[in-house]
Amino acid sequence: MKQELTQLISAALGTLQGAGVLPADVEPRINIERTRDKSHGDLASNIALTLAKAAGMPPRDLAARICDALPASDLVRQTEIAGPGFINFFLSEATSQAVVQKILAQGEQFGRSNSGEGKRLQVEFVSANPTGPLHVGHGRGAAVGDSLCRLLRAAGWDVDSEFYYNDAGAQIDNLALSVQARCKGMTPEDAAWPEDGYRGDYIVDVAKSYMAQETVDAEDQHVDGAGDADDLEAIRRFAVAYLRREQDQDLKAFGVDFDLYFLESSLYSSGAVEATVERLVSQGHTYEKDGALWLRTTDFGDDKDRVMRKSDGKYTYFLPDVAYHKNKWERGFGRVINEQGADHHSTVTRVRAGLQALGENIPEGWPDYVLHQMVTVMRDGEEVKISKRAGSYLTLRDLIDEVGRDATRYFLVARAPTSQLTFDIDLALSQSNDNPVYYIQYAHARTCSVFRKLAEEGGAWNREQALEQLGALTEEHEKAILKRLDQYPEVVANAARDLEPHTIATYLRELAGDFHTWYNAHKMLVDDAALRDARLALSEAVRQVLANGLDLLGVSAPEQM
RNA sequence: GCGCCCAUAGCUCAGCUGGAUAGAGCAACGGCCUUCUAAGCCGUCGGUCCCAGGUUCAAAUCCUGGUGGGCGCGCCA
Repeated sequence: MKQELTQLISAALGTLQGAGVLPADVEPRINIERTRDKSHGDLASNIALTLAKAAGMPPRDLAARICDALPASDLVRQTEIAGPGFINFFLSEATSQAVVQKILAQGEQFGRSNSGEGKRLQVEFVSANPTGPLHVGHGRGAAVGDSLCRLLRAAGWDVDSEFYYNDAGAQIDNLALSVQARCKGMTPEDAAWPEDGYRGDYIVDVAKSYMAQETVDAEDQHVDGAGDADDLEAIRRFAVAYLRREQDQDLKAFGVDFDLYFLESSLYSSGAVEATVERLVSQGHTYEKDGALWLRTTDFGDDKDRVMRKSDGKYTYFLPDVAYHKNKWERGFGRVINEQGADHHSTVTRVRAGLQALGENIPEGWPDYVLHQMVTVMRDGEEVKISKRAGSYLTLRDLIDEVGRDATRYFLVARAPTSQLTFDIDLALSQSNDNPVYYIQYAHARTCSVFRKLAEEGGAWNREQALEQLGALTEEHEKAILKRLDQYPEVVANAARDLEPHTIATYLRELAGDFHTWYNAHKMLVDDAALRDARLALSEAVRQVLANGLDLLGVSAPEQM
């Protein structure tokens, strides 16, 4: 629609340039936007405002000249010059109503596009250490990351989702020591308790399971508990598998899965870490100091250099990170999006710097990042501290059990990632029926219930026939819905372009509101067959778009509530 | 001290590449179920868009400088 109007305006401007009203050398950027107020028509352009200076005439006068020069079109019913010089376009009824036909014809495909052109793209998200259960912050990452995947697929990208498992390194050593301490009956109060050990109760569960020689079946790991408190290596393998299994179960309950779980340990066993070190050394960006091996990341915009290999010979997390992203690049992902908590934002510069230091022509801004701000959890009016090493712990699983999967996902994805989020458990619980997700789902269920009612009454509805009757949709509420529906593909495209899934949530809230208003004001199953058919067609179109949008958020669209 | 993010109604937050009287939910108050699900609808109340400059025909939106908050600045991840 915008395209067609752009062409009309472009033609008009051409005419005016030919007539000498506009200088021939201006290259106008035609901007068309949807109006907020229906008295301003359906679409509006500010073109006269932007060109007034070049034309040397007042904006409203120029707007009039443009309107006069617009080619005739049956898309537009009326144009108006308003305010300081906007040109408002009122679309013809048939043009507005055509969206219903389009939605019913395209079904689940409505709103999808091919701007990604089938190119490969990877989204990495959650990537929690297997050192404890997933908490609310991981939940936000999971909700946003999974929605990004769905959104980018809808925009025509060939998306792979990936979870990076840090199953190597110091944190895992710490985990193994903590579990071992529990196996030996120690508590965090004991003097011999490992420094910075994980104190959470779940460590006790792991230890008990290990000592009882239970078997853990995780994604691709099958580990038997050895029951030997002195075998640290066996404890390590068992604990990692155990916690991985827990996380997998939580994510499954959350409706999130991954195409690939990438193990950090595999970078060591495959030799990728060593190869990366050698490459960096040979590129001349490294030096030794204080017994450690450093990478001169300051050459690539970092504010200080980084240690790659510690004086004890072990690598920091930084090096596997570089090796991992090198691996991603080699797998052919021209575009990679890392969804992470903002507390890790310092890795952005570092990883990119490391990749530049490889000298392998990886683009400077690669990979992309979406950083979500912190989630604060409130319970009984007080902040719940989330720390794996402390005792109190609110897991993602707790949240799913308490407020439900759909509500949790919606709540965590409905806000801009850049915005800090307060998750008030009492509110989520006590007012769960006021959660916006139910408002949207209820609208979907209502569209379905109308058709159920129709069937109960022995009525029938023929789609093709109904589409002939769209001219009957003349109520203001119906026009508002038509306009909203028409907006959907653009909302999806913009959300994918800007990596902002929350805008889908906002849109769905508005569409659901339009529908509820209409539903309350007018009966659909009226005696007038033409009107009834038309309203049912509109209702079905709303249902389809709600379902499509909810799917992008990973939230279910129930037919009944 | 340096870097990243944020500041909009009492609370939680939207506000698309700058656009025409700044929006929603919750909270408060008043209405609407013999009619397709009242998890709904309609109405009222409620805002110096943190402050000060600047750019522009036009700034909540862009720029600069402040103020306030979150996060980060490890041979942790």
